[in-house]
Amino acid sequence: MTTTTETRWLDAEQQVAWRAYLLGTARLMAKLDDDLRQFGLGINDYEILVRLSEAPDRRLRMADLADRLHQSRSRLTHTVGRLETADLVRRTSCTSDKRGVWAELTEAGLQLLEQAAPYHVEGVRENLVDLATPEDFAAIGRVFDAVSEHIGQR
Amino acid sequence: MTTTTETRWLDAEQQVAWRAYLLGTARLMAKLDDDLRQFGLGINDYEILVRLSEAPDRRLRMADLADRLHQSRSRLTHTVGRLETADLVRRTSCTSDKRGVWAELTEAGLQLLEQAAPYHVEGVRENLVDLATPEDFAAIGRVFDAVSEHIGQR
DNA sequence: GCCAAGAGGTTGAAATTTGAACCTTCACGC
DNA sequence: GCGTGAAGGTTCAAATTTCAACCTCTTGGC
Repeated sequence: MTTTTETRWLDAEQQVAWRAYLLGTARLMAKLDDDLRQFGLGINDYEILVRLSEAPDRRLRMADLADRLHQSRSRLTHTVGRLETADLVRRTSCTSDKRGVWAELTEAGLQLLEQAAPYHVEGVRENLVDLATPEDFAAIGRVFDAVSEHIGQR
Repeated sequence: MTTTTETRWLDAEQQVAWRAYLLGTARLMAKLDDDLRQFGLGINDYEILVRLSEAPDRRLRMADLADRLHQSRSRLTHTVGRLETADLVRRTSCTSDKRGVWAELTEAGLQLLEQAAPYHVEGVRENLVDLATPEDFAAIGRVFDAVSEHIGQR
């Protein structure tokens, strides 16, 4: 007898649900991304602008932003670099912590966001929220909240 | 009065759920990806191998495979190219349709998959399935099934 | 049969992401 | 004060993904 524990495979239903999640998520993200393209943004750029717009003074430290989006600092540096070139975000060095850098939403960034937001939200509704019962959608919130919690940062 | 329709923003709860989904999915995928790295695979490679392993004769047409994973044909060509270099997959031209190409799981590919699968499934359980009640997990299946259905292929 | 439109795939270059190495600056213990 | 280890960011190169252009072969109409 081996000492390995028997694998707890997913049962048929779980398997189907897991696959549905994978495929559905892939299609959903691709769709939202496509829809945003008309504003010259990807969903990733969009989320960055949203986070900044909600922050005090419309700015956030790079590391903070990276954590909220679960991105590597490196990736964020590159992306913000592009957003800066497009004049949607501005970087300023943090006075209290000389290592730090603030990413701040520009006026142009805010305006573009305000243009794109209604359209994007409509997409989220049409392709996800409105397809679920309120209970089912709440379940998604609960589960992925637990997932985030369980996995923790980085 | 403008003619634009009032935007139906997400309410506070929906907003929270949507964010949880975004962050949770990001963390989950990153985690599963990391865990698979020890086998030299990413979750994307893994899914390809799984699909092939389940297909008759352990092979699938490239276009078919691309659709199931919701990937561009181009991306799949590149990825399969790498898997082929690693001798996990083999490509043969389809006799009935001369345009077509079969991607077929090699013996080595099957063995690697059989090694990785228990570990991967355990990760899916620990970081998702076991964190949800059966009802909540079923809800996820229902919703994303509807999402896939709604968005349709490509 | 012949042709046009389109499906199935690949290619190569450009864009994005990853990963490790590398600065600066902080925080702390001594 | 002085190191030392860690945090915050950036950089460069390698790996991956995207995008458009381009073949080959199939289909369907005439």
